[in-house]
Formats: sequence, C-alpha cells, structure tokens
Amino acid sequence: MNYWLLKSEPHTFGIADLDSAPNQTTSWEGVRNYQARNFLRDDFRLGDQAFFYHSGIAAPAIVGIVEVIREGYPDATAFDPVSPYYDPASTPANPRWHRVDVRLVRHLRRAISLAELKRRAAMLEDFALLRRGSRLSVLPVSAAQWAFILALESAPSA
DNA sequence: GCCAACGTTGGC
DNA sequence: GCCAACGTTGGC
Repeated sequence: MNYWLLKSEPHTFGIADLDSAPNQTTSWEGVRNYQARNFLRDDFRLGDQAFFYHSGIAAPAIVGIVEVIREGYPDATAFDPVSPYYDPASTPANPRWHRVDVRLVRHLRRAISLAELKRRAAMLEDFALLRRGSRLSVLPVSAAQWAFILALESAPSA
C-alpha cells in the first residue's frame, strides 16, 4: 500500500468537481512530466490512497482523500488533437503518457494548508511537497507522513 | 554531450 | 503580476 499526493488547480478540476463526477470517480489525466508519469505508470496500485491537493490558489491546501481504483494505463487524451493534452509523439501503439483512475474517499474535515505543513516541516522530514521548488504534480507520501498529516486534521490549526 | 534559451509550474 | 525552480528543446 502506497500513499501519494495529487495536485490539481480547483479552477480546472477541484474536489467539488470530483463530488459531482459520476461515482465520484475521475481519470487522473493530462500529466505531462516524466517523473510523475513513472509514478502513475509503475507505482500506483489498486487501493493506494492519495491526498487531493489544491494548487494555484491563494491558500494551497490538502482538501481530501482519493483511492486508486484503476492502475496505470495509456492516457488517451494524448492521442486527441483537440485535447489540450495532445502530444503527437504519443501513439496508441507506443503511448508515452499514462493515467490512473481514482475515486473520492472523503473530504478532510478541515483543509490542511501548505502554510501549516511548512510550520510542521520539522515533523515531516523530507516531505516531497516541501522540498525546494518541487513542482511535481504527483508526489509520494510516506506512511509516517500520511499518518502525521491525518492526525493534524483532528488537531487545532497551527 | 553541453548549455543557453525557453516554457511551465506554482507560491507569494 | 512577479519570480524562482526546473524540465525540455535544439544548436553546436
């Protein structure tokens, strides 16, 4: 069982969109970074859980939890010339990009902001999200980091 | 294989 | 809107 963090801009696809999606399920598509692709393609397993993180806003934060319900498979948006994620170098015979499917588990009872995570950085040794300049949209989370962040949910904001 | 130019991400 | 970080591209 692995843990992850998935970033999304709420203007594009936020947790509210996942709420209203059929079966509260979505394809995590459009990832166009090789390191993130490798995680999706090679390391995501059925039943893995991920934090749903809102980026690109005034107060970026972890807002929910999703579960992997389908392991990595080719991202067909790369084959579609009309898609914003189109990549002519990716073909059905030789797909370059992969996606997974995830389902909403639940919202967090309160958002855990990036600012709060930074204040707790000492307890989150080497948390990928806090590494200098980490812009990866798919990040691994250790079991210890996962448990620590979930415990924050029940603690007063600090 | 090096490296400068460029584009994107994402916090602030 | 700005800027730092950093991945990608392409000339050489």
